Amino acid sequence: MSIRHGLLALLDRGPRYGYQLRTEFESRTGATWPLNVGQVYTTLARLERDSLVVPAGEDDSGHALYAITDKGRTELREWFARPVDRKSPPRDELAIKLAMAVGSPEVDIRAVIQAQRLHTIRAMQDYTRLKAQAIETGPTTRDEVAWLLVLEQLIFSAEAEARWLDHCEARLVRLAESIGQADDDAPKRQADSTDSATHRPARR
Amino acid sequence: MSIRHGLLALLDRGPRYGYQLRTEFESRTGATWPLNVGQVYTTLARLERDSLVVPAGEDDSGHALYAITDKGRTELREWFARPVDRKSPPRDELAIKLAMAVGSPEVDIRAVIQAQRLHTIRAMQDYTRLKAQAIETGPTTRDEVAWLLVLEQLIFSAEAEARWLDHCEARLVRLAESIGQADDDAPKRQADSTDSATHRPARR
DNA sequence: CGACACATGTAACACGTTACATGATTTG
DNA sequence: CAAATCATGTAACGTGTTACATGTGTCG
Repeated sequence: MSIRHGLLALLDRGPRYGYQLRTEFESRTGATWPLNVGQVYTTLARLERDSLVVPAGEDDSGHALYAITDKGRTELREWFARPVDRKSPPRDELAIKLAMAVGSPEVDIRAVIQAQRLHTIRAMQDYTRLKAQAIETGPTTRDEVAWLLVLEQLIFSAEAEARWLDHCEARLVRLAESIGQADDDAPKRQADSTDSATHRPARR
Repeated sequence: MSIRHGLLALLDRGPRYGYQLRTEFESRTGATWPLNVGQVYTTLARLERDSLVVPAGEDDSGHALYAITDKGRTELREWFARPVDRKSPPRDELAIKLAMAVGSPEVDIRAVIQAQRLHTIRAMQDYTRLKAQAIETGPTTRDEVAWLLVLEQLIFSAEAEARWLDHCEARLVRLAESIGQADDDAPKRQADSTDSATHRPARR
């Protein structure tokens, strides 16, 4: 629902045409999240289907304009007012990967962590470099400020991820002996159950 | 691609049937990401379509088993080896929302930040409470360790988000006067261009 | 002239997700 | 017996994403 609302927000500033929306979207978020042009048109079609936007004639240059509707403005206001749900967050692939790795003794989990950490830190450095550039010029336009914030979000996230990975490694080392050798093959995996019994299918 | 690979990882430990997979998936990730049962079956169908799993007869109790194939194992190994891409991260809804809010003067961006922060912090507290419980019992099984790691990932992320929100607020306050009054309506938004000219559609 | 940016779309697919149908088995 | 859990699926929809088709205008 990001593109949808993003486009809606752009249209709230006045009628726009497809190609223009892509351009503005990208200049708001920096080139961080390139937006395929085709997607603008499909998204616009869906927004129109839901009566959040309507075709609004043409530009001086013949561009097909779209305008936000009242319903669209309402939806947009609600979107801004409604916090992004972090209580049922989207499944994070990395978290799932590590959770699965923990449960699979044959996987070298430290290698997984190490590879990810290298990647994450490199990404963080790239973002930091971009941020330095962005600050150097001094963010003056709204677009530049917006991009700076996005960049910083990426940096904060990457940093948190790196720290989490360190934490995982430390925790796994600490717990290595308390697990480790037990429960190595499939059939007997459901033998011991303490509180997670409710999560497990009965064996009959 | 999280569920797909998650199920594959579970199947790597031996043949499983659908319902069982959901149960095991959930006990690995804690109840953090409830998995609709139907989704297991659709995902299994797609995995079978791609020859990553095959039907493997029945259980003693008549459950329809699936087994991972060599191709599936290869795919799984590659998945573990390949870091999750953080250089072209999935569009983060919150980042987009703030980027759009910055560009829309009529939006009360501080209210948006404040609402989000409350939500995020509350989520963080919930997770922290769960973590305390998890640690209290002492994580012994692999499942419990996995869940603990997932929980901590959520906590780390939420914390980073909260800090980023604070940072945004501070930055916006600092930049308030240097922007603020300029560039308030749509038509003239494209007048001043420094480096972001390349991002903007030409006006003709 | 040829390459490239501008500009508008359509078709097709992937994954995630929910709702529904259906029945067996267990348990209070 | 009724409700809940176990168990297997199907149908349908939503968003995100890519590939393709097509044409205009511009610039070196």
